[in-house]
Amino acid sequence: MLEGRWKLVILFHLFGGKLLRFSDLERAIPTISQKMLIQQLRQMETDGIVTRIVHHQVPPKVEYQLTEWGQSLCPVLDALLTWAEAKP
Amino acid sequence: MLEGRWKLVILFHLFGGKLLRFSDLERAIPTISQKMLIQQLRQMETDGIVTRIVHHQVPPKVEYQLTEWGQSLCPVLDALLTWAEAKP
DNA sequence: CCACCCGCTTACCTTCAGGTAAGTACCCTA
DNA sequence: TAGGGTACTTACCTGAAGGTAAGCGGGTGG
Repeated sequence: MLEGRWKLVILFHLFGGKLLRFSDLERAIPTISQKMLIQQLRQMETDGIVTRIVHHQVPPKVEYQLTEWGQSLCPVLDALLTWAEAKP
Repeated sequence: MLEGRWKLVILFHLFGGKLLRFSDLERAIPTISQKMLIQQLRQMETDGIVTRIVHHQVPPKVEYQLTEWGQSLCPVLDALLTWAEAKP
């Protein structure tokens, strides 16, 4: 569920309860393609990690946010980072 | 460092300070190919996660073991599992 | 003298994640 | 009427991850 080049990168941008638009994420991760960005976001949505909030406007506005469960990943990944930094 | 189909599977078999031979791992993970098994073990060795212990005998005997740092991954991955099981 | 054991190594092939580029729908503004 | 902003969607292509199968080295049991 967390595999692939992009999932963790996206997650890190959403941690802290941030509410980001599609274009915000595009700008925050300039090296990702639009295709990969939605693909990963959609997968994480069906996995219950993020929430999609659609505002019916023109031009369109869609925001993404971590679910509570998604947020609870934060300390775990933090522990992983700590582990990685402890490399002898 | 932990990506790919096999790294985590191998790790879980080595947790608990277990000392396993190449053939032990092969039997423990019947769906892995020999090629992938050494490839991943070697990578984890250069990453400092596992230790290779070669006994100069015939037939050859090589054992694998987690380094201390590798062992310290155990509680972290445990936390990940706990998170995954908490899926609503 | 042959076959076998174990831990690889090599060559070759298939599959799929991910990249690129272009297009769509919708309304708004100039 | 033309162009732009936003969030996608689609078609096509490439490289790398991983699978399969066969071979090697060298001592040992039959």
